[in-house]
Amino acid sequence: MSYDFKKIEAKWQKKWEEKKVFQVKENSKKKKYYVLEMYPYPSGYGIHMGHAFNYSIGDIRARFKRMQGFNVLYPMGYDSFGLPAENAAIKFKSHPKIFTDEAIKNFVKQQKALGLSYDWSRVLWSHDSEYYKWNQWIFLKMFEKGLVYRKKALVNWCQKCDTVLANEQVHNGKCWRHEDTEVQIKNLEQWFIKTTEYADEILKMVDKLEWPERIKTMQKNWIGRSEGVEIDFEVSSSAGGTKWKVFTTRPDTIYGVTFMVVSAQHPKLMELVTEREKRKAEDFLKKIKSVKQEDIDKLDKEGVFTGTYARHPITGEKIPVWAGNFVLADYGSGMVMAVPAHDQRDFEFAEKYGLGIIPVIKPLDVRTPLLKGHGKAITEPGIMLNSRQFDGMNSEVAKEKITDFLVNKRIAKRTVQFKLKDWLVSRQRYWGTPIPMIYCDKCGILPASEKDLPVKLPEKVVFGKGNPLETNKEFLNVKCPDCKGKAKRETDTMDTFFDSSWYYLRFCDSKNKKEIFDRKKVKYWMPVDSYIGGAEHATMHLIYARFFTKVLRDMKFLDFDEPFKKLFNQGMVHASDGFVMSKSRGNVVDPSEIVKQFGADTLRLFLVSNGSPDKDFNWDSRGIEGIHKFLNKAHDFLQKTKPSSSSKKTESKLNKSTKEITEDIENLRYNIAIIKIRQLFDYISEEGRISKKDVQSFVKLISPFMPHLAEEFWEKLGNKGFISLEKWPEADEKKIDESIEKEEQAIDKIVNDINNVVRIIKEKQDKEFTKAFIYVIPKEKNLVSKNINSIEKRTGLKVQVFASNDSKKYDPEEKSKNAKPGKPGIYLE
RNA sequence: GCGGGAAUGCCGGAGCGGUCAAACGGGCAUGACUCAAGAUCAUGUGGCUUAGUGCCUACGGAGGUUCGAAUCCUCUUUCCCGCACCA
Repeated sequence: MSYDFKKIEAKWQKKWEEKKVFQVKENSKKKKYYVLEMYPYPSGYGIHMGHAFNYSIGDIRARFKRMQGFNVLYPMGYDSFGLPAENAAIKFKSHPKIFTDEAIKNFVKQQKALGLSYDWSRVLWSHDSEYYKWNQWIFLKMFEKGLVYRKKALVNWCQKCDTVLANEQVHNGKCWRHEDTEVQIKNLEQWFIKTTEYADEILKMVDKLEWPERIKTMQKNWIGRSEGVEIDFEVSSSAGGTKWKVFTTRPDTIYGVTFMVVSAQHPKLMELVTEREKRKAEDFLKKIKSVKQEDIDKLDKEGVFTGTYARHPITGEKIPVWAGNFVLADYGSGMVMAVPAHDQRDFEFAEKYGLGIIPVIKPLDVRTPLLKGHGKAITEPGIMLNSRQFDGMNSEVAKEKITDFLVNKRIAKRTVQFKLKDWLVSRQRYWGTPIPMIYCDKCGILPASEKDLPVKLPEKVVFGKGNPLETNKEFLNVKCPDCKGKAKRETDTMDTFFDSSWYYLRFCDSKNKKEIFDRKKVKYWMPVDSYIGGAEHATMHLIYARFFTKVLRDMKFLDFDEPFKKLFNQGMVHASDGFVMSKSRGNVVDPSEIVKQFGADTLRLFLVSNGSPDKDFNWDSRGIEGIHKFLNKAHDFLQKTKPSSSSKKTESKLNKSTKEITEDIENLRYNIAIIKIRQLFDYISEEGRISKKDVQSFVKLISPFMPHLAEEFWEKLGNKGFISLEKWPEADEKKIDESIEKEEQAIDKIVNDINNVVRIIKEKQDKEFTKAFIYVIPKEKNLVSKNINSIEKRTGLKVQVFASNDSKKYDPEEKSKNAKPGKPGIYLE
């Protein structure tokens, strides 16, 4: 029989809500603590197990910190703009707003049923014009600062999303939301945000963050800083001579340049192609474009001669310019200087097309052949050759010398390149924040004026081909803010990552209608002390949010550098078959169903007791039953227990456990904390006798994990108020008595020994015993005698204890001779 | 290819220099209770051996450091996850 969790959980959820138990204010003497989970996209399917896991981890932390005396901000909101709602609306001929509002309602209901201790008064959703108004406001501020710009560029386009994508949203050449859809490269005019302006700082500060190492590494790789030199190459093209700034990290190999390669996707490629080579070049481009992205990776280096030549900046030699499929158009200038002797890619290309190879570095290891028959480029440092005045130098030294030489001749400059690109934020979709810009034929592109914010997303639009916003003329046509003439609004909306880049700030003051937030409130709450979410946001949300923080700081709205002090990535919850839970596999376990079946306390406890919360685990229906049994036992015991007094041993154990459990929870080792709670419970329920103070401490220890049951016990114990607001028990180190543990271990050993002998004799000789005689060294007699009852209970034998030197002892087989310190002699009959 | 992480008993999962044949849970086995099943409780659960002992084999594999290693180092295998021609 289960305890009545339905009644208990509903009761306390109602009380928490009615008494506004978890609402917080800034005017508190307590120290603040900000716990945050990455706000969810409110999917129409409701919360899934991963959400439940995420929120359980966060709620336990919030409750723990609250009881430890912190003023805890623990809010919830919804990342409610985005494509799925729009697509669903189109499919069902409805409206995204209807879908989204429904989904949020459902989410809130399910989250409340989990007993999460959010301050619901601060709830926000990004499709609220009171929220996205500030998106627009930030956009305008960034525009003012020159951090927002519009340009024509090669951009990623997903056919299924029917919009452009940010660089971060392209994975392996495919759309992050459509694994089967190749991203197309288009040359379009789009809105960008200058994230690169902060690339250096974002990179440098990574090391200071208390984040998982792998996330930090991912960010570093994503930003991808590399130091090098930009060298001017004169290129004669059909349009005349032009200069190309070519980036290299290996200026030491400059004398080894035998050709140049421009990206096959470069917009200016055709300008370089001469009339004679045009046909070949066009054939080549056609071929390249017909190859799928995934095959390009496996493809050989391929290229075609453009017909033009560059001049070597030092020797003045003619260097052929090729177009190649292995050069990125949007890194550096899209053209590289090729040094086949010392770069593997260039080497392969040169071999294929019979281009010259000039070695300019002799490897230090004399066994390495210079080039012939080596079959690959030599990339390690060595001694310079074929490099005029630099010959004989160590190549690492020559790198500097050659750079100086080029810089002095004013044909090169030291630069830093980043892999990180400016953030493409415009989207050709409806369900997002309208970009507050206006196009006037006379005045050009202008920002909407701040007082006109929010530029509201009109509800009346026609979904179909193209951007739905273009179908609402009232929205589309505006007066130019400058000349008051006819103008048109921007119909692109913002990438939803814009919304999630600053929502954690709004939580500090989510109802503010006058400004984005009260700076004092933000100063009080921020930064987030504990940010909990999945690892999938390593290079998207987590970079954008850090960027926003730095931008707002430089605009003097914030006075800190980093938004998230600590980051915790929870593991993934897989189905019991080990696969990801998915509708198509039919292995989904719905958290709300589990709550109905076993209660929220059971689900929460189960989710965090499986293993370390940062590790993946498989759903296990037997496991949840086991946890449920434990809760039943705890419930039964605490129902009938009548507080009396605690033994020294109980006090020692309780305080020791309190100390350890506190540390374990602090360090997010919830699984270990739960094991210790269970051991403590086993002890207490066996011992039976416990003081009111101690049983209360125990209930407090379990309360972050199973808050409903804990409240119920708290009330049963005659307390008014909420355990959720009680003070976390502090371990009294003076009461921890290690000798009690030792004594216990000694008795355990004796009991084990006796049981072992009984078992062996029973097997071998089929003899049964009723009595046990224990012979201890005189010093230990007291200790063992004290525990006779326990030994009798656990062995089922009548026990007598003698000192080994006792002359009157009963010892027919002289087993007392076996008595040693810690190992008494035993005789059974 | 580069980078990050992991490999422990029948299973999940702790431990991260000695107190380790390894916490805790699950499973399984035996016993108690029951007409019976379930639930519950007790005990056991690497091998051999023994009146409670001792020995051997074990923490992916191979070496090494150490008086001593699941724990530290090197190499290696397998798996997971990121990035992927970044010049």
